[in-house]
Amino acid sequence: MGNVSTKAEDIVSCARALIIKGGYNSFSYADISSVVGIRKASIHHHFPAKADLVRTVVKQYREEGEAGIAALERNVPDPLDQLRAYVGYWEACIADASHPFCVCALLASEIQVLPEDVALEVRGHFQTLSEWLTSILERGIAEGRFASIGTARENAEMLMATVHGAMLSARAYGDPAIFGVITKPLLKRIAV
Amino acid sequence: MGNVSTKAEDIVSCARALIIKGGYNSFSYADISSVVGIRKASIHHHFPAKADLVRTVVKQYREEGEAGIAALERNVPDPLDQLRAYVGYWEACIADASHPFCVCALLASEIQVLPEDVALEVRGHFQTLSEWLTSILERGIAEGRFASIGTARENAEMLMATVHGAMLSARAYGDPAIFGVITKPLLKRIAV
DNA sequence: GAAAACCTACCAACTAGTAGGCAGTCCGTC
DNA sequence: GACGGACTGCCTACTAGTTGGTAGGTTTTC
Repeated sequence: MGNVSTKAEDIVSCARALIIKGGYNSFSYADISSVVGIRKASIHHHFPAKADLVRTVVKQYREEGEAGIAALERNVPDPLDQLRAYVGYWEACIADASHPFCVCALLASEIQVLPEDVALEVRGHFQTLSEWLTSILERGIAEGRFASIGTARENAEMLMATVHGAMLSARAYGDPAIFGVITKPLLKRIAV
Repeated sequence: MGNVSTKAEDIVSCARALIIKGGYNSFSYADISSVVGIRKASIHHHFPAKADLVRTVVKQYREEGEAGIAALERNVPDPLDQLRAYVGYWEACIADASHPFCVCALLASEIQVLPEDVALEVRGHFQTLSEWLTSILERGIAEGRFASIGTARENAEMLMATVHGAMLSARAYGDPAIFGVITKPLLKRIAV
């Protein structure tokens, strides 16, 4: 069939969910074992060390993210609509609690205690995302659709930081709605 | 003397540093033991369970924060200067790496795997901080010093989220300067 | 002399990780 | 078409080290 997930895929997606819940040090192979229905040692067969597993999770997460960006670039011509799509994606994820935090944002907070190769992937995600947002803002400014206070790069970093901070606030308050409260005015300020 | 720190104080400040480094699950009593120069069991004498220790860390952190807020309310009359002092405080902490992340912001990201009483303290910090920022913005708007796009509360939540996100970006990039890059334009937008 | 602070010596449970075996599958050779 | 090796996925059983936490004794301090 091809749509039946393999154990390795199950392990990765379970690990992703556990990372989103509480970060690198909050879960163990035993946790995955009981959820996926596989022995601990079998997880080691697929991912010899925990760092291997988490690196795989982050790599896959980045690939999916970049595929999402590419799709937006293809299907959504307007830069403001692209930003709305990006923010709206997270708003939906937080609202339905399916995936209520960015894997890399969570791992970034723990970056000082992460295996080095995982940390590099996390940093890479921040760079990729910031570059994409910068390119949107540059285009929006060039087209006269966005306010041009400050450089595109500065605004992109601010936008990304605010979205991450809004995720954090939603989590701290235990209230998904706060994400929208923070991000809606944000987009309004960017558009002319 | 009174200025010689007690072991209990040492334990709390060591735990605080370790939490800032990587969160609740990234450190153990053994880590504190080796840094402070006390046996593991003696830490349990002062703080029977890890949750007690971390709750103490967060409570103390909040008290210090509220003392800082009170001092600003006393000594800094201008609302924009108060915001500058708040943001500037964190900029300095991040630049000299002495204290490069908000304890409660870090714990908030792990809130789903935190003991409940610790989680409540963390949430309390977000509320306190948000209320203070809201009051500053209300005053600034009333005095005609701040732009009044959106409510004070919305802007306060956005400001807090952006500061937290900026901490995260500084950490992810491994570059303290990014905090200033993000927060400087932020304050400029708030002032008329 | 009592209380607080600190110690040694434990514990059970859990951590990531390893060794080695077994069933099924793919694939080339006879 | 049968056979055998190589490989894959998963297993049981184990390891050494770490986790948070406890029991009970000794030292220090007021």
